[in-house]
Amino acid sequence: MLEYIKGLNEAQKEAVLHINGPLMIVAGAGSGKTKVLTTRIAHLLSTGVDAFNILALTFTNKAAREMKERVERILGNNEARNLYIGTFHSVFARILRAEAPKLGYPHHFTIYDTDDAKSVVKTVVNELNLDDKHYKPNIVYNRISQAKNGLIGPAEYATDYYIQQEDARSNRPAIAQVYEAYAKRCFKNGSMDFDDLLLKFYELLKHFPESLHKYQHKFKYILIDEFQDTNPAQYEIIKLLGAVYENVCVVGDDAQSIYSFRGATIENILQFQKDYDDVKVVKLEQNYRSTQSIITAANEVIKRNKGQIPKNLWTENIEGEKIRLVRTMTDNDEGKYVADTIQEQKLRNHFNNRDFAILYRTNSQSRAFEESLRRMNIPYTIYGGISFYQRKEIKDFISYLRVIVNPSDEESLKRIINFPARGIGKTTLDKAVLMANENNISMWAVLCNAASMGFKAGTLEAIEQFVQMIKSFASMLNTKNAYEVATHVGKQTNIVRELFNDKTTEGLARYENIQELLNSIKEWVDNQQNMALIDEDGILIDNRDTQETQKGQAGLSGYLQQITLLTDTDQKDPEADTVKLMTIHAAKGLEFSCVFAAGLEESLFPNAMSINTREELEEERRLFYVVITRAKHKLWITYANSRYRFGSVIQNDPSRFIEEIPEDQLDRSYAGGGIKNQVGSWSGRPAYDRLNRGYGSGDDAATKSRESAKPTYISSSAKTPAPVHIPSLDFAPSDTSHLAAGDKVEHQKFGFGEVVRMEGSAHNPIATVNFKLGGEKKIMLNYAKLRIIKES
DNA sequence: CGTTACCAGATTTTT
DNA sequence: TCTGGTAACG
Repeated sequence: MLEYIKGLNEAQKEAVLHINGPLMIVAGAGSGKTKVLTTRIAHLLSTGVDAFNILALTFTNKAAREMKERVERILGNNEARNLYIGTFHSVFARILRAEAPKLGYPHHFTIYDTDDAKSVVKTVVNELNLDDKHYKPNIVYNRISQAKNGLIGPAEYATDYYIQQEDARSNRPAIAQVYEAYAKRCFKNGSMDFDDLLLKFYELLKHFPESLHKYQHKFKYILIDEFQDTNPAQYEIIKLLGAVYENVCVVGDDAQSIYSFRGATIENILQFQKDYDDVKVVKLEQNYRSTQSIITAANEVIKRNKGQIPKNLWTENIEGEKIRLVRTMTDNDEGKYVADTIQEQKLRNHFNNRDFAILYRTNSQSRAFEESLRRMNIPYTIYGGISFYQRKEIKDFISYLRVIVNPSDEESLKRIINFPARGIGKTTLDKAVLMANENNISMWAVLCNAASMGFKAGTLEAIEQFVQMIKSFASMLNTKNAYEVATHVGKQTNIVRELFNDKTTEGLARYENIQELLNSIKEWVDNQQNMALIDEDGILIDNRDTQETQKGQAGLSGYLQQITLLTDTDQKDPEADTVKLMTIHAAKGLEFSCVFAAGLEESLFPNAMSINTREELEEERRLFYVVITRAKHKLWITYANSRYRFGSVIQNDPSRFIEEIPEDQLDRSYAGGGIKNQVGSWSGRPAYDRLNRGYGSGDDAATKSRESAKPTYISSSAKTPAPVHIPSLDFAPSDTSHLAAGDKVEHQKFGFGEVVRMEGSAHNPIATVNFKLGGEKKIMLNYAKLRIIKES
C-alpha cells in the first residue's frame, strides 16, 4: 500500500491513481482538490514519470507555490523543484522570453500591466482622432482583452459580423481600428500585455511546428487547476500542448466559476469531454471543510442557478451553528460590529486572529473594517486593492528599469523622460512622438538622433544628456545584477535624494516605498543566486541568448519579467496571525474558521453592474456560493442600511441573496432593530444616524440610492474664496521692458500695487511688486501681464 | 517650461 | 474621497 494514498476517500484515490489519458475532476468546494492534485503529482513521480515532464498550471502564484510545497512534503526530497508549476501567465512568459524573437519580439520584451495597456489604448485613440470621452480606455481595453482571450486578432475582429454589430450598437464602430493600432503599437514597443502572453504563446505553437513539437514532448503530463476559470485561449493552448500524449488532467468546479468577466467560460468543461475520447470523470462530493449548516445553505443557494453539472455536496461534519444575519445602520457600524465580534470570539472561543476573514464584493469596502480593527488593536492584513507596484513612485522607478532593458518601450519612456524634471516638457514630448510616428521609428531612436531633428539648443542638450544617462545604465546590464543596477539608477537620477529631502508625510511614505522596492529587488537577487537553474535541459531558457550568463538569473530583465505578474496577494504571508481582509474573488481557494460575508446589499452584492442579464446574476450567485463555502465553522452575513460612497450617503435594501438561504439555517436575531443600541456607545461619525430615515420601506432601492446620491446636508468644508480683483474694463497689458522700481501697476488677479525692485536677467526680468491685497509677489515679466498705471 | 489650483469623473471582480 | 487632466500663472 502506498503511503500517500492513505487517508484518501474512494473518489480521491481514483483520481490520484489514474495515470494515462484525459482526466476530469469535478471538485466541489472543500472536497480536497489540492490534496488530490498534489498527491497525484507525487504518484506520477513515484511511478517513474520524470519531474521535468510535468506541467501544472494554476491561476495564482500563491496556488502554484502551495502546490509545489505540498508535493515536496509528500515526497520528502527535492525532486519537486524540477516540476514546472506556475500560473498560465508566468509559465508562458518564461517560455516566450526564450522564444519571443521568433515572433519578432525582443527577448527582453516588457510586460504591460492593465494600467500600461489602458494608457496605450488612450494614446492610440487620440492618434486616431477619436473622442476619448466616448472611446473610454477602460471600455475599449476590455473589448480588446475579451477578443484576445477568444483568440480573435485585429483582422478577424474587424470582419466578424456579430462583433461589428455589437460595436455598432454601442456606437463605437472604430474599436476594430483601435485594436489594430493598439496591437501594432505594443509590438513596436516590444511589449506584451497580459492577454498577449496567452495569445502570443498560442501563435508560437500554432505557427512554429518545431516549437509545438518541443513543448508537446516536454510536457507529457499536464494538470490544470481551477479549470472553470480558463478562457478559450488557455483552452486551445492546453489542447495543442496535450495533443500528443493526451495526459491532461483538469480540476474544476462549475459552481465556483467567477471570472467570466475576464473571458473565462464554463463551456470549456463541456468542451473538454467532447474533445477527448474516453475522458475519465471523477466527482469529489464529500466536503471536509464546513459544517452541515453551511453546506446546506450553500447547496440551496446554488440550486437556483440553471444548467450546472449535477452534483451533491455533502459532509460528515457536525451540524454546527446557524448562519448569523447582522444588520447595522451604517457601513461604519458594520465595521465596528465585525471588530467587536472578532474580539469577543477570540476571548470566548480562543480563536486566533488568523481564524477570521472579512470578505466583501468590492475593494472599497475595506476601509470601514480597517478603521474599526485598528481602533480595537486587532492586527489585520488587507489583500488586493492598489498593489505596491501600481503606486506612482514605484511605477516611475520601474519605468527607468524597463527603459534600460527595452528602450523601445515608449510607454515607460514617456513616464520618465521628464521625471525628475529635466526640461523636456510636453511640447518636446509631442514633437518627439510626432517625429517617431512620421518616420516610423521608435521614440527612443528620435531621441538618439535628436541633433538632426531640429530641437532648440537647450532642449537638445537636455535630451542628449538623458540619452547618455540611459545608455550608461544599459551598459551595466551585462556585468551587474538587478539590485546593483537599480541602486545605481536611484542615485544617478537623484530620485532617491529628492524623495529623501521631501519631508512631507507623503514624501516620506514615497521614500520608504522606494527603499522597500530596492530591498525587495535585493531579496529577489539573493534568492535567484541561491537557486539552481532548473532548466538543465536548456529547453526553456537558453542563456546564450540572454544577457544573463555571468550573473545567473539575477539580471534586471529577469526581475522585470516577473514583477508585473506578481500581485500583492503573492507577497503576503498567509500564515501570519492577522485577520484577513479581501474580496471574495481573492478568497477563492482559501478557507477560514470564521467568515464575515460583508455588505450583502442590493446594488453592492449582487453588484449593480452585474444584474443586467441572467448570466451575470448567476455569476454573482456563484460568488455568493464561494463566500459561504469559505467558512469552516462560523459564518456571519452582514449588511448596512446606509453606507458612504464617494463621500455621500447611499441607502440599499438587503441583498436578494439573503432570502435564498433557507430560513432554518439562518439566525435572524441580530438583524432586528436592536443593533443600533448595541453599537451605540461607539459613534464613528455621529452625523450618520440622523441620515438613516425610513429604512426598510418598500421603496425601489435603485431609485432611492440614485436620489440620495447627492445629499445637501453634507456640506464639504466650505472654503471662502480668496478675494478676487476685478480688472479695470480697459485693462490692457503694457510694455514692461522699461519697468522700474516705484512704478504703479495693475495685475489682472492681484490688483493694484507698486514695484518694489527689479531683478533677474535681461532676458528674464522679474519684478517684485507689493500689492494692496496680496502683499509682495515676484512677477516674471516674460509671462505675466501688467498694466502700468503711473511711472515714477 | 514648470508649478499649482481647480474641476470632473470614478468603483466590480484580476492574471 | 481621491485622482488625473487642464488652464492659468509665474
